[in-house]
This record gives sequence, C-alpha cells and structure tokens, in this order.
Amino acid sequence: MSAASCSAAVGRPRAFDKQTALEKALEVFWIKGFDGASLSDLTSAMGINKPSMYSAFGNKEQLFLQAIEFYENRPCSFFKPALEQPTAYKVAEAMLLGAAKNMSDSTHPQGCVMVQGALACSEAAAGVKEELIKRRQQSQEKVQARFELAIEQGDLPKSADPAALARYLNTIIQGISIQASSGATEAQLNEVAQLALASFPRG
Amino acid sequence: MSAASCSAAVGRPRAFDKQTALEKALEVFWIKGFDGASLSDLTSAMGINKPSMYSAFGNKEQLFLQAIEFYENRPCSFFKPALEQPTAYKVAEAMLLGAAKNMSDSTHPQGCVMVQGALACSEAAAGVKEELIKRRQQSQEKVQARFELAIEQGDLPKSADPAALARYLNTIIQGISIQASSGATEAQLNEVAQLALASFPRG
DNA sequence: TGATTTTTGTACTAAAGAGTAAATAACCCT
DNA sequence: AGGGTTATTTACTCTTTAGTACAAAAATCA
Repeated sequence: MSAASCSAAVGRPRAFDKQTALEKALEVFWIKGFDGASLSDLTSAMGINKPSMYSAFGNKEQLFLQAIEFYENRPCSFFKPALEQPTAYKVAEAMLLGAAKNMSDSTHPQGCVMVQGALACSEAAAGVKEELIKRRQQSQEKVQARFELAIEQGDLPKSADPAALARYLNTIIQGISIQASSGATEAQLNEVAQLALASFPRG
Repeated sequence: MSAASCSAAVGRPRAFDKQTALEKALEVFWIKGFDGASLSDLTSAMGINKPSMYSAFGNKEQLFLQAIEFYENRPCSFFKPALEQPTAYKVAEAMLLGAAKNMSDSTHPQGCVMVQGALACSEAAAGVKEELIKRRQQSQEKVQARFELAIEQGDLPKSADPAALARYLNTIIQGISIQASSGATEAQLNEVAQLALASFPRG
C-alpha cells in the first residue's frame, strides 16, 4: 500500500511542476557545471525559492543527481536507440552521428552534461564527479556488451576487441562533446564522425 | 634601458620561487578547475600567503592564465615535438601516443588542463574559458597547417582535408583527456590511439 | 467550521569566497 | 648607519555561498 504513486495530495499543493523545474536545473548544470552553478542560479532558473528546492529535491547534490538521471533517460537521448541498431557498424554510426547532431544542437546547451557537469572540480563536487565517471563507464560497458553480441552474430570479426572498440567509440564521443561545447558545428562534427568510422571494422 | 631582464633586486627579496609557486598553482587548477580552486587551495599549495600571490601574479584569473602559459610551453609537452615529425602520419602518431602517455602519467594530474581547466563554468570563469577555447583552436590550426604542408610535400594525398583531419586528431586527443581524467591507463589509451590511427591516411 | 498537513516567502545563519590595508621585515644604495 | 623600496604577515573587508527557521497560505479531512 505505498502511497508514492497516489497523487491525492494532502496539505498545500506544490505550486510548480517538479519535472519542469528539474529540466531548468539540468540546463544550468549543463552550462555551468556543478561547481559553477550557484543555488541562486538554479532557483532563479527553476522559478522557485530555495526552501521549495530543498523540500522537493533534497540539496544541491541530489538535485544534480536527479537532473542527470533525467538527462540520460530523456526521449531525445541518442544513446539507447543507437544500441539497438542491427550491426556493430551501424551502432557506431548511429552513436557518432547522433553525438554530432545532438551535442551541437542549439535548442539546448552544447556538449554533454555527463562530461562537463563535473570534470575537474572542488571537493564539494567529488561525489557527483565519481557518479559521472561511473555512469560513463557503464555506458562504455553497454557498448562493449553490444559489440560482444555482434561478434557472436558475426557482424564483427572474431579478431575484434570489443572492449577496445567500445573505449574508442566512447573516447570519440567525449571528444565530440568538448568540440561541441567549444562551438563546433554539426557539419564539422559529422566530418569527425566519418573519419572515425573509417577505422571501424565491418562484418 | 628596460630593467625587466635585470635581476638586480632593490627592496626585500621574494622569499619564494615564483616559477615553483606557479607550478603548484597549475597543479591545483589542473585537478580542481578554475571554479573549483579556491584561493586558499592555491596559496596553501603554493606555500605563500594571499598578498604574496596578488603581488606576484595579479589575481586568480591572471594566475590561471600564467599557469596555462607555462603548461603549454613546459619541456614535457608532447605537442610541439610531435608537429616536427617528418610525415603527417608520424605527426598524428606522435600526438596520439604522446597524449596517451602524458595524460595518464601519474607524476602529475591526469587529463589536460587546457580541456578541464574551465569547460562548463561560472560567469567568473568566462574569461579563462574563452582563452582555453582560443588556445585549443590555435593548436588545431597549427596541426592543420602542418597537414597542408604534408600535402605539398606529398606525404598526404591531395584529396585529404587538412582541416577535417586536424579536427579529428584534436577531437580524439580531447577524448583521451576525458578518459585519462576518468582513470584510464596508458595501455588502454594506446589501444584507442592505434584504432584512431587506422583511419589516418598515409602518403 | 476547525484541525491537519504541506508548501511558500521572507529572513536569517554560519562559513567561505576573492581581494586589500597597514604595519613590519629584509634587502640595496649612498 | 640611514633612506628607499619591496615582500611578508596579520587582520580585515564585503560579497556570496549552501542551507534553514518560522510564520503565513492553501489545500484535504473530519
């Protein structure tokens, strides 16, 4: 009988939409990083006061963690669909072209918040930095598992090294993130993606 | 009659070595980024008090700029020697293997301070972020110029696109920086470098 | 209507941030 | 030795930081 999913609210109802506020917070963290985003930056973007933020999300660190959780699962993410492509080559292609398009997209901040949210940072951000590293690692492992499957299925040669290929792909995507956050265009990033694909083994 | 180069000091002599202090400051910025490095972090690593820092370096931003100026010109930099390799392929190889070795080297912080010093940051860091972007762009242009020379010299095909190749190389190096700062080993990064080299055109 | 519960706005706290004033200390030059 | 100059130390400024106390407001429940 958990009441979690029940929206029958007792007490004064929340005056803001939690999801919308979270998306606004994500945008601030994306642009400024964990250290660079102050609570004033966050709450003013979210359109709420500090006590509302603390009561809804916990604290700055938990707000960040919830923001990146949403980021990884949001509909426009290119990562998960790419994994479902039928061959390893097509997975790599979808990832790289998806990264090129998505990270340079000007409808949201450029680059990848999983990379730039907390890279070199203060001790206060050590926890979120570790979480980002863990999640990037997990992404890489998913790609590796997909490539291992591809070897079984015969669309990657048996001689291929799935771990190395996954790291290679991740490295280029992370490089594309830096390029995008420095102002590179989708066209420029597509050229990079094409060059990177040239050394990707095909079935 | 500029007295700049003259070391004949009048007044009380500085009690610390400016260069050593600058290297300590670089290390702090490298690990924590501009936003994450506080003046206390910096001055305690430098072994001096704040007024000594301000009188020797100006302010936090100028300290950062002087630190990255040293970083780019320090003897163990792999970038400039790589540019002097005799062919474009060898330039790319020296860059990638140099990046893999250098950025994972545990005698200093991992990754590249030109990337992680100020990526997503506060407004206070906007100036240093722009400076880092500018310098990364300049590095890329130097590589591009080197590849244009290689086409002239015949060790890159006339059909090669020097700008795209330079961006490709830079992207991978920046990706390697992220990987290194997340704990990747030199061996792992070498594998990435080898895969990246596979799609690099040879004369 | 009144009791209960939760959110909201304002105002606050304590700590840390960058940067500075001013007195003292250590050197050179005469 | 004494004057000029620069560095160092201590103690301070003012602002911003993350986080919170508390009273008023807005809903449900009885």
